[in-house]
Amino acid sequence: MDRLSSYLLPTEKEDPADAEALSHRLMVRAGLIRQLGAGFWSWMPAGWRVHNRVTSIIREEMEAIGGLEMLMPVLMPAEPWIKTGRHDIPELFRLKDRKSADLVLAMTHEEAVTTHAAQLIRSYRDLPLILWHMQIKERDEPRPRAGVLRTREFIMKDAYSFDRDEAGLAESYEKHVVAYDRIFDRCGIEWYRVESDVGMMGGSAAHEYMAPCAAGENEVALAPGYAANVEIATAQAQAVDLAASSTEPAKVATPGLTTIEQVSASLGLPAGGLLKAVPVMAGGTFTVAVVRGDHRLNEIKFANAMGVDVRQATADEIEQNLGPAGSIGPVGTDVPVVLDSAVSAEHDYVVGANEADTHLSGVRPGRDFSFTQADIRSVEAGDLVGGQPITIEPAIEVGNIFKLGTRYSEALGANFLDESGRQQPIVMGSYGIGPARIAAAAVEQRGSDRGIDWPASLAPWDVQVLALGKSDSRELEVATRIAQDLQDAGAEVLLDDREASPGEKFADADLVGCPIRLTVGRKGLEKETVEVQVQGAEKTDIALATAGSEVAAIWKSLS
RNA sequence: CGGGGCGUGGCGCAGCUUGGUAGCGCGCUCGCUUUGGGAGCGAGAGGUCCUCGGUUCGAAUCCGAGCGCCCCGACCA
Repeated sequence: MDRLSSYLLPTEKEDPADAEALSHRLMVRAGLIRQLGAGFWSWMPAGWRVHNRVTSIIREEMEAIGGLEMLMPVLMPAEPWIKTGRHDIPELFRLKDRKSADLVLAMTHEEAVTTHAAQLIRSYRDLPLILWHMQIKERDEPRPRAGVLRTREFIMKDAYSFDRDEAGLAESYEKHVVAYDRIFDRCGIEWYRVESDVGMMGGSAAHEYMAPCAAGENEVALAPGYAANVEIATAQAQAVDLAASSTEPAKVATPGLTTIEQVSASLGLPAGGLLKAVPVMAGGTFTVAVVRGDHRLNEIKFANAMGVDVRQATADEIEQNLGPAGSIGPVGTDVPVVLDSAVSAEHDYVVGANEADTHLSGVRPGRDFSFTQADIRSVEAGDLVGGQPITIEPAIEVGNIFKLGTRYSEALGANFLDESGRQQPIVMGSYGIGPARIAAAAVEQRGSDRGIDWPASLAPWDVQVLALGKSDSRELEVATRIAQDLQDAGAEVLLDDREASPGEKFADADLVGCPIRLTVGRKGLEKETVEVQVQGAEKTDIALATAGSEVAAIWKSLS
């Protein structure tokens, strides 16, 4: 049992001055976390209890799928990072020791675990294997934000699977799907498993676990039976009324009109009747990506579809290859054009003429310019998947699972001998979870201005017992006895035994947000009752004599 | 990296325009009263006004440089 009179729970009446996100404000106000610098956060005692509850759930489920817990260092030699080509990632903290040896602070542990695998795994008989640990990660983030949502140092559960082939990897991957589904369910947060980008470095499949909430940094596209990160989501575009057919393009004067909105308003056309030409450098080649005027280019989908790295072209590169920005287009140029799949080759569009203050109308893809077609746009809310409109929601990434393949095992020489004595690279997967983000997501999803409303499985304590009245009063004596009964029944209990006014105790209890609150006050004691408030339910009075066992029963029914 | 904002007791803020004794609320300490929704009265403690440099008789205030923090965007293996 924890007694508030001798605990450190630094609650605040007011929001921290610079906090915006709900979870940031509430976790500070409830005395759970404190900041040490940009992206550096300490967990105060009550907050650490929450973190520990999350990690306990993760540990149980990782053990349930046969994962072996270990611990690898944060500070490590740079060499394996050089070998895997990740030593130059801007987010990686690099440093030297007193002998000038190159070291790094690990931002994840593929390099470390694969180095061990290379030493220790010899035979197919050693496989499959799942190794994991709960360890600090260091990342030099360009912009830490929103309390513990994006920090430069954080604890991550990262697991790595080792298999002899793709079929084995598929099994290990599926085990993690099962474990992760259970972890996020048990943590009591709302979540989606979404398809996600595998990145330029390969890998055959990846999913992210996303917790929807206002402070989310990612966007997920959702429809019945469909969930994907907007980075890779694909859907059927909404129809648009298109211009009547023409025989050839015609110049249209558009003085001073450079945006899609201006041009479409001026011509009385829907934005979808225009084509937007986005100049990019694709694998070093100047290329024009063309999407409908009401759509946006998705650089990740473009890169995945074309199999090259992509970035926006600079003003100089545009000027050099096409003409003035603001009215660029695909007609009459020999620059390669990638046309989005939502653009019809059967209809006419308005495009920039590569000439100042001029557009072309009646332009038909194929007839008037040649192109490669691919799905390169970001989906929009209302687009269809399986005939159902999608919605787009912000979400926090709380976990991810990734089929790595042999990228790391090949780079670091992690091989095994198969039955025929042939050396093969180990097929790997990696699987991460951010416990701090789970806690923050729970606060985002269930918090209010008044305080946090923890899921029963994550609350810092199961029951908070408020002893109103003075410290030598019968209230405290009774409250202490009930708190002891509850603890004996297995509950984790916080007893507010401070010399403080009732209002202050209620306000702090609201902030901390335990699933059960028990109030022992004079009003109740006169009737030989105490007041119980279960999260989301009305207050009720229960008999003093049986309070301990009754509340214990309620507590058990919650978990 | 681009844009915007902010740095004054533990927390939230005013003061800066127009230079002249550093203030308010909360919190904290002590005493008395009070105890079912952040109590009342009284007495106190606590500040290199982010740092450095400049202007000035005199700088929280004006000027310059730097540092730190927040928000938006870009980025995020």
